[in-house]
Amino acid sequence: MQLRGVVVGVEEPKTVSTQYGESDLCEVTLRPERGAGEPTTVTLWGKWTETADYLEAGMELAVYDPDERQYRGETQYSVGGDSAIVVEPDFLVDVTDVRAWVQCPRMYYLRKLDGADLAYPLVKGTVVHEVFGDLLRGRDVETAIDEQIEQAGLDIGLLGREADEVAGDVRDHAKAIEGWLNQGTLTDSDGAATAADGSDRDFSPAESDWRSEMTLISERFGMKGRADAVRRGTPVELKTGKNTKREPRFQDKIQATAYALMLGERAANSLAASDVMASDGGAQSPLEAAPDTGTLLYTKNAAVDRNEESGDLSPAKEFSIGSGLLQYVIRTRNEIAAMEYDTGVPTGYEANAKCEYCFEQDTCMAVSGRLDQESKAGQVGVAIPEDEREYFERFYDAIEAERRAVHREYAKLWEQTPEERADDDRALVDLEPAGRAELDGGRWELRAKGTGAVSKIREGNLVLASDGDPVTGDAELARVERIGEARSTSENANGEAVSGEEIVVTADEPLDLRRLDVYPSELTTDRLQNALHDALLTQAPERKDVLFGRRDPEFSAVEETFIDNNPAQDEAVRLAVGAEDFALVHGPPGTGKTYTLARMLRALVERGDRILLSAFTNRAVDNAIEALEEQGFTDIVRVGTESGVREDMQKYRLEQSGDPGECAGTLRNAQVVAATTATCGGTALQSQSFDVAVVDEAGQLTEPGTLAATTLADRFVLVGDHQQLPPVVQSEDETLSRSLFQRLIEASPEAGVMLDRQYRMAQHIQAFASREFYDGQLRPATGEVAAQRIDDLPGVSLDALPANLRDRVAFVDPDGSQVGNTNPREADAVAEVVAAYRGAGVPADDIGVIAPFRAQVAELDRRLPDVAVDTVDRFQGSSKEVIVVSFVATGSLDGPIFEDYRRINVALTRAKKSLVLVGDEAALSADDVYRRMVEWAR
DNA sequence: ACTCTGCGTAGAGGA
Repeated sequence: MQLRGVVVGVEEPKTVSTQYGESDLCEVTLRPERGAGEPTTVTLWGKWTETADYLEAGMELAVYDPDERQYRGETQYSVGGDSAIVVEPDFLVDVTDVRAWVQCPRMYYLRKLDGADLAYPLVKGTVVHEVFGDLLRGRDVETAIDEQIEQAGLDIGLLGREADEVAGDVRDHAKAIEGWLNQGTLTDSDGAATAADGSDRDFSPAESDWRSEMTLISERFGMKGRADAVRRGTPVELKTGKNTKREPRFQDKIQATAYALMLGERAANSLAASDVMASDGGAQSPLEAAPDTGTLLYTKNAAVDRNEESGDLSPAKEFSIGSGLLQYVIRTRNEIAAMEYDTGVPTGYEANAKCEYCFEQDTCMAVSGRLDQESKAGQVGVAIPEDEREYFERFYDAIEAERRAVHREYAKLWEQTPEERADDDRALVDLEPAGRAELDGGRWELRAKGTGAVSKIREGNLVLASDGDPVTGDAELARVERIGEARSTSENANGEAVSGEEIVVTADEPLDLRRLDVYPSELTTDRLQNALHDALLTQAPERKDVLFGRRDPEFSAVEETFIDNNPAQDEAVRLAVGAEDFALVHGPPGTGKTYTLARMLRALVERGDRILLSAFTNRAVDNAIEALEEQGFTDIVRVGTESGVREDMQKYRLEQSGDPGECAGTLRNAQVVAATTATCGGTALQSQSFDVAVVDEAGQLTEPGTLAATTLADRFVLVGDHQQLPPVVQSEDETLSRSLFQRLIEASPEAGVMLDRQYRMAQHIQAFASREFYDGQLRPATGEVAAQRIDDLPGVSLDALPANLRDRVAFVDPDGSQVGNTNPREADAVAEVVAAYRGAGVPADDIGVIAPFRAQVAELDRRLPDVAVDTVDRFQGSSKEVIVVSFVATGSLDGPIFEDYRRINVALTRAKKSLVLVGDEAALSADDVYRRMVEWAR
């Protein structure tokens, strides 16, 4: 039984006498979510009354298993015993955040601001955890240690440590783990075979039901996290610190209890799903189904000197998990969710933390000093200016709003009804398992046959792979290796030929692949908070002056000529080279922006500068490297994941595993380091500093995203075009959707230069964009560029084209009709246009098809398997000789996708020689800009 | 109402 609704009122808690003695109660009024109308009263008893301290009208509340009672014809609910309430259940709290909060609420806040530090205990702890996982998988301890240290090579090297030294440290911990595991095996009653033959053989995980690194996501409690290990349904947490007390640390117990709570939910769900339990009639609540013990394994205990330490030195400490502890975890989780509801800032007074013993005391005081926040530890230092504080708060709130949007994505994981699935493009469901294979290194390749449904899941994405139910079933994080047409030779596990869409993923554990879900990650939001913190709280005031308009950016004169035949490009390089603070290069489509960037980078390198080259996407970073390569410069280190970096750029990629000294040395000695802005916010690059940061496609970046790169350098150059697509963000307001590039170019036009000659489009094709978006300033670089025509291509004959497609720009109205986000008839017409160009001798490779919606892209893709078909957004950055645009909309132009005119600019400026617009004239004419576009094209 | 890329996923410890 569960209730869910919005809080409309919270009464003052009071104490009443009951048959059991004095008791606290608090009444909460809820407006039920689904229509039911009449508000419901819920009475909270005992400790649940604490909720009244932070519960507010407007918050969403879920009530599980309340006691029901009829009173004067009205149903009343009360919460106590095994019932529970969850505040803002859509907000998913991390288990480690619950852990931090019970230490001190301020620690929870500080973790969000400044999370990318590199520290030896953390790196060592990570290695020990990985070794623990390997031991559970039955691997040899020495092999595991060597391999995991190699994996952490870069981090270890950046910390200035040697592999041998770390191996020594890790070995002590590993032995403790091994000893404990073996002891467990020998004493287990069901490990009789081991005990009976009396042999002292090593731990074998197959003999007991262990599971390592279990990802848990709880819909019911609004929590997520990953347990180190689960042994017979009970949580086991590994801690590489020391604890000589008899009891585990409180926050460690809380962490393990949070996993226990989510394991209880899973157990209750699977019991409810099984027929056995249903016939018994008595379903168990998650609190009842939760394991009643947890284990903390303090591995450092085994390594301490027994002569110097007193106390309990056994590494493993068991504790019992009762309903009180489980409910405490829920209440703590609720406090966090409630604070996030109105993006408050914790002061530390909420808890009984003793600041003088806190490791974060200095950071805590510094942050509260810089931001003039109230905190229990007090303030130190001088506050940043008020306008910076306002900026900080505005962006902090905007980033947290993005985080909530990520959380809403999780809700899709538990949508199970067919109707919900039907319009859910975040999942691929009803897959048919088609085999599995173990790969080197213990990972698995899983295959399935897809239904061909449209989804946002793409190759290279991180997804949740499951047996059909990502929340309660068997689920593993996986990487999508392939989604596409099966090769005719492929077979499934039974040797049967597989036809249709073939799906291949890799994961740590095998499972029957029946469903893939997008795995929402908060990583970007974490990195943005980090960048915001570093830029505002740790940068020197002088560096921030130009960002906050307290000073104009300065330039020193540069006389040198860098580019002979293009004054604007040459000016851009001189501006960048002479910039004391920053320079802005505005590069409309086809203006040689990337070429200029590469030339600029070389000029800076020649002056001895160390450079960070960055952009939002891997594609943009690799394109920039390609331009450098074309100019003969290859002294580059590319930092990024293997799956993110383009195949031909892998040779520049920094190997993060290997000898620590070598890994760190390669990065430290690199003159040019290239990485996405997200990677710039990570630990590896946080350890580096640069003279200049050069950021490409800066119009696509949020302000904090840009700052992630620029804060690492003394000066910066932003290259981009704010008339093309802005950053993709969930929130509607301008805070994040406006780029720093745009703000600065408007505030300091003198610091920018616009590249005005384009080398891509024929005169007629560029005319509309030039007029609408670039004040008529954009023009063809040469007469040849202006006059190019489709029959310039070898073997192409203009006469072979239908009359209406012979002009450089054409408009076709196929009289189709929009169905959802597709227009099948329009797709047919697009296919006919493409066929006409093919028939006239244009190679398929020279043709691109663009549509605003992904659904229409799929529709077109089916008809045009040989041609590049994609969304406007994904086509940005590339071009084709012939571009056909499908507008889809009929009747009217309603929809957010059509509101941003910059999307038209991108779509129309991809074409070099021929551009064909296919759409409904009536719909397009309803809007002034689109109407002018049709008039121009016709 | 749409568009969608990132990131070793989250958590790793100090006393």
